[in-house]
Amino acid sequence: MGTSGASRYNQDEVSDMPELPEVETVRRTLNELIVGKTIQHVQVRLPRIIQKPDDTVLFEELLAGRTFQEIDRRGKFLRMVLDGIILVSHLRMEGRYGLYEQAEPVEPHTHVIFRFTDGSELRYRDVRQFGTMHLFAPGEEWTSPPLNKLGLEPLVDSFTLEAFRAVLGHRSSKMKPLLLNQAYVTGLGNIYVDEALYSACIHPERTPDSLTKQEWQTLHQAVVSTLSDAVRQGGSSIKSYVNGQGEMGMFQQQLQAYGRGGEPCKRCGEVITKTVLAGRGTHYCKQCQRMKRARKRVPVRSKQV
DNA sequence: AGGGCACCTCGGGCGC
DNA sequence: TGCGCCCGAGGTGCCC
Repeated sequence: MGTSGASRYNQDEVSDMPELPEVETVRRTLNELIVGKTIQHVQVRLPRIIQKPDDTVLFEELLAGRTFQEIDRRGKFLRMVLDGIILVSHLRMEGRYGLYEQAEPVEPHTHVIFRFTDGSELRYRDVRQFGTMHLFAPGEEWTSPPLNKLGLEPLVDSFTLEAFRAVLGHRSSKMKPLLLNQAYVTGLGNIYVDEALYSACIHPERTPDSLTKQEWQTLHQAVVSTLSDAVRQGGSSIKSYVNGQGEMGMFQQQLQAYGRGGEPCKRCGEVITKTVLAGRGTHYCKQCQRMKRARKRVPVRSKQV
């Protein structure tokens, strides 16, 4: 990977493969870049990005004249607080924000432009067009989709081992799809689920009833430490992730499992397995992350491997 | 309930 | 060697 993949990027451009750490990095950057700026005019160039209100002209009108006060985050969603209105934004796969001068040429895949009264512009670009924006009256955002469906926020004090087990422990799915489900724990995506399971030495196809108390504790800690380490490093950079200061996210250099299929496990040297699980590329070490059946009672004969 | 697909585009890899 | 096609990448919503 290294620098070879980062073909071309704006110095003030934010995001790539956004999971919680990347969104958190974007949040911090936007807090520095746009808080205090007043919107003069909004231009929606791709209506499908705007999920609420239905009328994109109304979206533009509702934001004109407002000032960004604070950028917050819930899971992978940015919650942008303006005076009298809330903008909820999800970057999905490749959404990114960048601050530009009005005179700068509009780059391809620019779908929403927020022009400020000081002549600068916040531009939303999204090659895949998967990202979403919702507008809410203050307070309404918490009781409406998409924020009202989100589960535990993993990097806050209330994300305890007990809360983690309470929300997942009784379920029958495999651990990977459970951890990807934003209704239970929010913020983990494909990269950090693989990393957390690797860190905790838990096979992605294990089910909750097979985890020991010790494994729950290890996994809980792995989720927290994997995400917080990545936040500390400014997120991962699979392609060209750049934060507002123009620095590459550095966490990708620390990925132990994701994207390492066929390469040796850094713990034991076994070749990292790459499979598809729940429709997602899944990376694990079959030596460190053994499949175990549910704890019932182990038949005497099954000494097995 | 859980799996599979649609959404969307680009780039890489492979075949001719 | 070059061009063109196909598929994989993944967060989420929806359908079966």
